[in-house]
Amino acid sequence: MPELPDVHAFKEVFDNVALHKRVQDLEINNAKVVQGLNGKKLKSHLQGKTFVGSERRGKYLLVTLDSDEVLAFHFGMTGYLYGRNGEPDRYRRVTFLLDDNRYLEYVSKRMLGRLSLSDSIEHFVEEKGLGPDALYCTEEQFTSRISASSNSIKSALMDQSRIAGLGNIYSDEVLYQAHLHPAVQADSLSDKQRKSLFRVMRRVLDVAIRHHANPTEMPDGYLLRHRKKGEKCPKCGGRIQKDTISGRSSYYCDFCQKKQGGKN
DNA sequence: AGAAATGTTCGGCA
DNA sequence: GTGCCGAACATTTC
Repeated sequence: MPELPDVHAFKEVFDNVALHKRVQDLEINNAKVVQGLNGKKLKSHLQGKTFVGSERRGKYLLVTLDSDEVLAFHFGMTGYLYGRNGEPDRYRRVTFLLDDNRYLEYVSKRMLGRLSLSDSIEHFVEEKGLGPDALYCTEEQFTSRISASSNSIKSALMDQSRIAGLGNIYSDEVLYQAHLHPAVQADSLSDKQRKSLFRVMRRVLDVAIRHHANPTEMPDGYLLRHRKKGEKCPKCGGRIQKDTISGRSSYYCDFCQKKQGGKN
């Protein structure tokens, strides 16, 4: 789940439940998700603090405290935020009790997500080596960073130090909508193709955000609704292929996504 | 039972 | 120094 559009949705949960609230108490349900310092220390840093701001950067949600420290949420492959409403989530790892007695749960099923503290957003971004956010970068930033990679376009799109926010699913989606084969070399794209890719990326992210990153609500012409080997391509009726490209499963349509001269 | 899964990090090797 | 690949991480789900 957690790529840029998912994290956008988690930010909305955070803003609704926790922004401008004070942390009354903190329950560490599994200290392994706390990075850099132990659970006790995180607790003492957060107790009594107020969440004064939140912003998304790539796949991270960065929350500013009234102490000016920044709490970074990262969601791994199976994480999300849950404004508790009834039963607690079975896989919650950190639970925030807010001053209005509501609970915000940080959930990470596979334990691959992490919470960490930094002294500023700038330091955090620098430490992680994050590139500009996929939604906020300019066309010039995008094209120059993408064309600087001799790797496949898919791995360039997934490289968080180039552009932050796309993961395996949305990079496949963007390439599908742009009619580009995931294995084409990033530095072999024409100027026209790069510009088109940039526009397609913004449109895909925008549509995903509008549908709360929920695949079942997205248009049928979206690959993520047909992300299965042998499934029918919604655009041409051909079969969806599955290949390993730069270490991850890539789904694409052999017919729509040509290695040479992508249409559009 | 075995494989695959939305992510990041790190060691090793060109 | 750079950049890429595979493995590791931990657990659930198909």
